[in-house]
Amino acid sequence: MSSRNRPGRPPTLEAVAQRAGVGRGTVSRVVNGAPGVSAKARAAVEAAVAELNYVPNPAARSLVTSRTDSIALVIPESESRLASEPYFSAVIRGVSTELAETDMQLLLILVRDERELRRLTRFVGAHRVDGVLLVSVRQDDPLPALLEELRIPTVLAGRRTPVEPLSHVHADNLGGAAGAVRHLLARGRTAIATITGPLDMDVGHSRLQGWRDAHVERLVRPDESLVATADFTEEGGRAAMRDLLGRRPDLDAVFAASDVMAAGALTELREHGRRVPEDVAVIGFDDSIVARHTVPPLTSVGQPSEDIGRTITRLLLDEIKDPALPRRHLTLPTTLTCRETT
Amino acid sequence: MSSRNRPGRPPTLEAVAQRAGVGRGTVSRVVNGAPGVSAKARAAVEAAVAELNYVPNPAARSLVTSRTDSIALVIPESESRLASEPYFSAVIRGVSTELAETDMQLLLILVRDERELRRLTRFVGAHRVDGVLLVSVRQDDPLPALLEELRIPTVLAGRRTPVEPLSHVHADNLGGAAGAVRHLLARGRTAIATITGPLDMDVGHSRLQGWRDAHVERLVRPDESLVATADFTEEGGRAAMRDLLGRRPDLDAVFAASDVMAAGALTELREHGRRVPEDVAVIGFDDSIVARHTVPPLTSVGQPSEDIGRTITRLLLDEIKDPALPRRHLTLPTTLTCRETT
DNA sequence: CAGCCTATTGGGAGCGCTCCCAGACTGTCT
DNA sequence: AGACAGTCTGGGAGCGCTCCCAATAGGCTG
Repeated sequence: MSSRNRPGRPPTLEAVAQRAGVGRGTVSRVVNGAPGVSAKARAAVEAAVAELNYVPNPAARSLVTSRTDSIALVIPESESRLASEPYFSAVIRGVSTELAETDMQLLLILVRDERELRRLTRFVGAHRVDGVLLVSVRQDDPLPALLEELRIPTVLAGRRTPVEPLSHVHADNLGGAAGAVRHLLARGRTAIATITGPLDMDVGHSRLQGWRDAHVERLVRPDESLVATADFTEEGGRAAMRDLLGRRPDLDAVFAASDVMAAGALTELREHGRRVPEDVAVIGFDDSIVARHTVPPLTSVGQPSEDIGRTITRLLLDEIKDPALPRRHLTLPTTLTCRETT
Repeated sequence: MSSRNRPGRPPTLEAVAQRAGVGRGTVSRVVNGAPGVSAKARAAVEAAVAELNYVPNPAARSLVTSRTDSIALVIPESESRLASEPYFSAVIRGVSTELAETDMQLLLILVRDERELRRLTRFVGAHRVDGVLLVSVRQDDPLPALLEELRIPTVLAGRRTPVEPLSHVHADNLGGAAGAVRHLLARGRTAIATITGPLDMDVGHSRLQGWRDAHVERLVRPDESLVATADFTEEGGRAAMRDLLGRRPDLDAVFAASDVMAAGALTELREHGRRVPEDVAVIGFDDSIVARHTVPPLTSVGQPSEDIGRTITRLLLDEIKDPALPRRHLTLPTTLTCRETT
């Protein structure tokens, strides 16, 4: 009578125990794969679970374990980017793939303004996730510090500065950029301009540094009049190109820190009557779908975005399992894909 | 002594009650904005909440209310698409925007294979979400039926067939396609081919139907030799174009059911020496970033993807609030953006 | 001033689970 | 045979919250 099959409500641990003729403890042990259960008891429980179609109530479990079995992927981005950046989609795919191996769930949180930031703070403060993945952080982003303070495991995709203390995974932006510029240099280009991303982001900064390094290797002093800063948008890339063309009409190559900006640059070059690649060679960064569709198709530095997603997830799961783990920093290689703009 | 400030653990309702000198019930009422609390008590509680930095434990709440305050966005897609389709990103943005108004959270679930489907089933069976948003369903998708059986509020973005019983929101695919074809007809094109999406998806089917309807309006019998089916990928679009060109070398226009396929078609046309738009006019669908970057820039039918995301969210929240609500079906308008391929 | 109603309040019960400990039951060793 | 170590087992306690009801405090009426 006490634990009758309650109509309309899912079966509980208790019900399974009763059905299997064992105690709650035993059922719990079986369900959680804990050791110390006889084969007979295990079989009985498994049968009862199957018959009743029992699924543990996560809220009840969470209440006592204070785990949530979910992590958050936080994307702090101004409106525009998630739309255009295949990078985020790829990272999401990677995270999801890795998570599919576990029984953790993924919460997606877009933080676009002050209000959404407060919402996130509350959310994390309420311990609704076991860990946080932070994608695309800026130098002055308040989030990492906040998360550290809340002592919640956090892994970044990308880093704030070259000396990022938090665990993070990032593409070899510096090496990738340097490789692109070397490639241009090797093809005899001499006035190689660069369109950078925002310099308050490490990606922006590092890719510019790669451009510099490749020059320095050749004992050429990088000429800052060949540098224009933009914001990873197409329009920004276009404006930067216009700017560069005005300043340095003699330029014969451009390395853009993203495909989208490169696409903008391409448009501008065309309007100025410069032929690509004859007059000006162009290289982008990301090797995204955009690169394949420009005319001519864009040579681009690819980063292993999906792999970044997978890797940050793995690091985070490790840190959740053992918060005392030392922070880890991984750099993933980039690859240059030559198409027709060089 | 009984409820001392427990070091390292977040404050509980009980602690707040003690601090404010009221009972648990009162604190609960204040925190949940329930009526029937005196101004004085409310103020005392609010002060205590602020002092202790109290945040309710969602697991405990969920255990008793059996609500989770979160919804799932399920994207059943084969590997390739999430990468290339800005559509999904836009929908996600819309959902997120709408959710930001509430204190609901968004779970993102990618279902790419049988295993992930089982995982989702378990997950929904465990009542880990209050509702499900289902994007891009195929006719034979087992998910909608499953969700209906589990009696969990569900809203679809897109529909399975024109007589979809579940609540859903979709773009006016038929009207948009018909509009595109009319536009082509109006410009004097006479042999208008179409590259369709998979015909087991309503989007594929409806856009083809629009192509047919526009012909029928003009009392022209749609000629099926002008129809080629592809799979929304670039390569597929390209192959379909090749096919069409072989079958109907006289074609003078192509309506493709997605920008990505149109991009593939464009490449193929170029390789066959057809000039666009002089020899062959081309229209795509989605009006995505790809459309702006093809050469020449692609005329395309835009769908309000972000708005779709917002709308499905609103419908779902309503249905969660009142599951007895009748199912609703909304069609959102498309817009034709003319660029240089027509 | 008694009597009755309403607005507010406190706190018991219970949501479904894990944790843990005491007890039962084996088998082995002396 | 008795003691002991190990293996399994059941179930009490408690996680932090909401729900609800009985109790209290005012306020109003006659």
